[in-house]
Amino acid sequence: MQIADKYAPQQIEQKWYDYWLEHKLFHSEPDAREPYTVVIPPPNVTGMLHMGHMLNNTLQDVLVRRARMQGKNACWVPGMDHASIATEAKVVAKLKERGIEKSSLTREEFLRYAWEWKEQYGGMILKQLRKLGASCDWDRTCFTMDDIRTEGVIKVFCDLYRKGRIYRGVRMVNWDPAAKTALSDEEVVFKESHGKLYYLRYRVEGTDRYLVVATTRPETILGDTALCVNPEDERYKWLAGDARVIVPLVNRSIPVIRDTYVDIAFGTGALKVTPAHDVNDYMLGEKYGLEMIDIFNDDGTINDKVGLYVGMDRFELRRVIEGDLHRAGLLEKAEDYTNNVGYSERTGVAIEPKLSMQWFLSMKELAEPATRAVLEDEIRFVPEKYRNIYRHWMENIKDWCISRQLWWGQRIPAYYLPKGGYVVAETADEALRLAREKSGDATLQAADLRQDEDVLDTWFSSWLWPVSVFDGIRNPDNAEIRYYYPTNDLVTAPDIIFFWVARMIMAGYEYRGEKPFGNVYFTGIVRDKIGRKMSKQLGNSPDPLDLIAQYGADGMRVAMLLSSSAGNDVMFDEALCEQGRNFGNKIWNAYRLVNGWTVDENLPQSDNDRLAGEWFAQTLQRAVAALDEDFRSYRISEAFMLLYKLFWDDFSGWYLEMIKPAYGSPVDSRTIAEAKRFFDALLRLLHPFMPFVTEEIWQDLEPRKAGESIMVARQPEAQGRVDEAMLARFELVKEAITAVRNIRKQKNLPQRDALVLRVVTDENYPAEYAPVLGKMANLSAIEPVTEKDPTAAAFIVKTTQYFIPLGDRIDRAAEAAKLGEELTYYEGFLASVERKLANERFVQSAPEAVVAKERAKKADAEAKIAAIRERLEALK
RNA sequence: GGGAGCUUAGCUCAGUUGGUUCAGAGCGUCUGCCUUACAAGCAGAGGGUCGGGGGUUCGAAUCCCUCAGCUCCCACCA
Repeated sequence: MQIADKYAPQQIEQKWYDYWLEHKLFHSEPDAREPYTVVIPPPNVTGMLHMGHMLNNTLQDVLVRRARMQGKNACWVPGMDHASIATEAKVVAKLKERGIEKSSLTREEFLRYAWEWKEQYGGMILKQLRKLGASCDWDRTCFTMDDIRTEGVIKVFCDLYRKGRIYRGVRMVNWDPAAKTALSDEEVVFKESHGKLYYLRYRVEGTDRYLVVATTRPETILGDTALCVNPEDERYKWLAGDARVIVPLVNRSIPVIRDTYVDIAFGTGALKVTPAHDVNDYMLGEKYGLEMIDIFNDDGTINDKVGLYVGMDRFELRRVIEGDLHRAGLLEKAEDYTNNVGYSERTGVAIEPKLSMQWFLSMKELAEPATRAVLEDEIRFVPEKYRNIYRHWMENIKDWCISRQLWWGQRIPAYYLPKGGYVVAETADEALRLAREKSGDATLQAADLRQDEDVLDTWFSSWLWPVSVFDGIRNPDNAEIRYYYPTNDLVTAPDIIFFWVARMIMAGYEYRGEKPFGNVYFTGIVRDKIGRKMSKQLGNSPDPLDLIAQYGADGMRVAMLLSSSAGNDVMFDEALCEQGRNFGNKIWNAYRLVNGWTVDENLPQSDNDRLAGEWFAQTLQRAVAALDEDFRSYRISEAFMLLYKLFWDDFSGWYLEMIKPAYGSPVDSRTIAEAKRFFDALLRLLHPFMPFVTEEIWQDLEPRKAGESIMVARQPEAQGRVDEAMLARFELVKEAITAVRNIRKQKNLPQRDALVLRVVTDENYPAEYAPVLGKMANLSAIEPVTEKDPTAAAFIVKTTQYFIPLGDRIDRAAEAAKLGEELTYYEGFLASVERKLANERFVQSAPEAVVAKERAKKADAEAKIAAIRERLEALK
């Protein structure tokens, strides 16, 4: 194979993805190796790929590919979430387009359409993930509503019911009038909204006096069943103990109750009580045995309980009733008011607190081991700040409303008996058996039982994900769950910490007696470059597939990796993709360079090339060690940056430039072999981040057998001690080279003209690297001297003085001025060091090593000052 | 109303247990270069009194207090 001249990611990426699939390199089966498991946060089956997925899945793929290359049996399980509300809404909308109303369909008919739709359009997102290079084991693709997962969910429901954790009851729940279902507390988002505070007049029965009540929701007067004032409120002392008032417009007589719950300072100090439509009012209602009048239909319109405004929408009614109240002289005033209103996370409509019969899961006991796991670092959160958030939620956990009034989802396995009561069973047969037992009626038939109409919250299936993807609920002892569980890392966004992460931890302990994952890496949110959230409305959300088409998947991945430390939001800028693509191009061209050299087998290795190799070998070692450390602490962004600089600066900028033969000249076999070894190591290090370009080049680097892949090559490992002294010594050469280049630039000396360099050699002159210095600075000669040359351009590295004779082209005054500045700086520095060393308290209390360091600094500064002085002297 | 976190170069961010050769990186900016691997590049350079103030310490970007600004989480104030 011959590599192309131009780096064109579009031309290589699909090829290698197909190759990996063809050779089943993503597939995992339990074996003797150590497992490394990741379960994907299952995207909604209706979802389309967005930038958040890019970030999330890039990070997962980096972790998975690296683990695989460390010899672990890496298994990344993909899947989809059935996303009950979102999907049902989508299917309903699609049917509507075809002129079909959901209400005209039976449950079975609707579900048939829904599955049809799911098969046809669902899971686009997983196909799109392949473009990113995600190394998921696609053979294991799961769906939260497939047979295995559904059976598991039902089994868990029954189990929790039997344990007494699941109960059914009438409670105040968050009602979504658009989706016409109850929601859990987590699915409600509070937003500040601007409305009005209405002051309503309630006439006190048998008098002409009025009580004025402030409310934001005048339409709920239809459901008022009491008025409440604080017993301490002086303003209402005149009211008789059994006073009653007349609800405006409705003309219902309701009692005035007294409770300290009412805040005297708010509004008028009088509160209208609508027990069926407000959480607090509900509590008052229960306490005082008030009537509860539910005034709304499921869709938020007014029902016929009161006989007024029947069929009108709640917001429409608010407008209408304001006018009616005004006309009736019952609206004292209305003022602008800002308060928090809960909205449905899914449909975006205002939540209606509503009393209804629902199923709940009691959480207290489940939360206990799960809380401990995180606090005791059995499960590690990255970044750590989420531990607090998690703890706070867990310690104040409320029961989970798990029933939804939808069809798309797992139907609640409760069966109602004809004469009341119900049984919970995994199957209809079992339900019948239990029902007969319970009722004592052996003639009961399956058809006599009516299964609960509701389905379970989607999260009631996703919370089992790390267990259920390995069939660990149905078959808790199977070989796969025993091998792959617990999983290792979970990469997810922090906004589902309660929805999902916390609940998975609870389910993990409940059903495996063990944590579901060891580490949770929380990503940030992908924003645009000026910090706005990406949204369809703003149109600031690029299509990831377009970006991949333009910059390549590798470029896209790099964009996600740059400047995205854990928990920090990513300020996405297309320029980052460009930077990623450019880096791919850099790697590509570096390879073309090395690959283009002709080799002379008889040529011995030069000192220069040997030294270059020794230096880079150490540089590489140091990088590998640092990389390991970065991964240990999940600093993935920094890990990548480290490699970026290693490849671009150290390898391409220094090493390749050092060993690069003169144009047309061959390279010796030893050097080329070394260079290719380095290249190979670099590719392996980079592969988890940029899988495609690394595979393309790696395949070309050496002859490969069919099925061979860098994907399963070993990740370079840190070994032995890094020769820091040598690396430090080499820095002196680099500084000298840079200094020469600087002088060239200042004096306008072209790079191609060789220069003579004179050195007053001392212990800081890296004589052993003279060949490197000569080549990189393009020197015709390096001459050791003892005389300072006042007419030469000069520079000092540490304490070593270097000269470049230029005739008399230097500006002595300017040189002297610059040196004078330097001198002042070092003298000041020396003074501060000396002051410190003269301070007895410092010498006594600082650690020995710190004091020694200060002494070394003093010596260095003194030497440097001496060198500068000498140079200044010479200039005169 | 509670709680958590943040504020370091023009931008995005690193700075581990306090030790001035730690004030850093990438990008951007400026100045030279089309030097046959790469202009998607090369070589150089400039840029911050680490949000303000106070304190502890021999020593503070790092610890404490305080003020200001921003972000997030939680919460039933009509």
